[in-house]
Amino acid sequence: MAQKSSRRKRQYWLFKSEADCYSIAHLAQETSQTTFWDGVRNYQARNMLRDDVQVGDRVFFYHSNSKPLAIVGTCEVVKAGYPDHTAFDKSEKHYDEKSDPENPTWFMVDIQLVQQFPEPVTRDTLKEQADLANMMVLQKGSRLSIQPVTEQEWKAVHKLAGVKDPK
DNA sequence: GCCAACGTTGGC
DNA sequence: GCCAACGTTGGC
Repeated sequence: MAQKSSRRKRQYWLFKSEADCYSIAHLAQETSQTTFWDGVRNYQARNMLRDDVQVGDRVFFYHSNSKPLAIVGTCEVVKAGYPDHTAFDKSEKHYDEKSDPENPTWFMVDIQLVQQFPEPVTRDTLKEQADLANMMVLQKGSRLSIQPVTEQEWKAVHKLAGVKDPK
């Protein structure tokens, strides 16, 4: 029986972003190709950012509400949940007057670009895959901006993207 | 631009 | 604690 608690297995996520607002191209231009994922104002998503998303986890970057709807690449989580300071800044779009810096309501993580897919894996393509029928982002009315992804889904999407060895 | 789905708010 | 009204998300 191993004494040392085994390291938590890497988990997979999908983060949505409106491409007009912040696309993977924006991320690619950041210093160190790293950004903080701010502005999430939904409790379910907040809970995942605060409690579940860990350093080393992998993330699908999904473009929502823009064309083409697609998974456009992947990222690595480089900093786990910490308070989203934009909630305290009146000049910010996602300012929340009810959020208290002493007891923050909203959280964010930092992610770093791993790779942009050569071609986006479009929503239409995803929908054609029988083995992805249960993928959360494809469900009707799926509004969560932070979603868990299974390892099978992670691999299947890489295959569709023409990436042989997911990083 | 439309509208269904969903989360939040607030009156009771 | 219920639930109608409202605002937002996001695919189509």
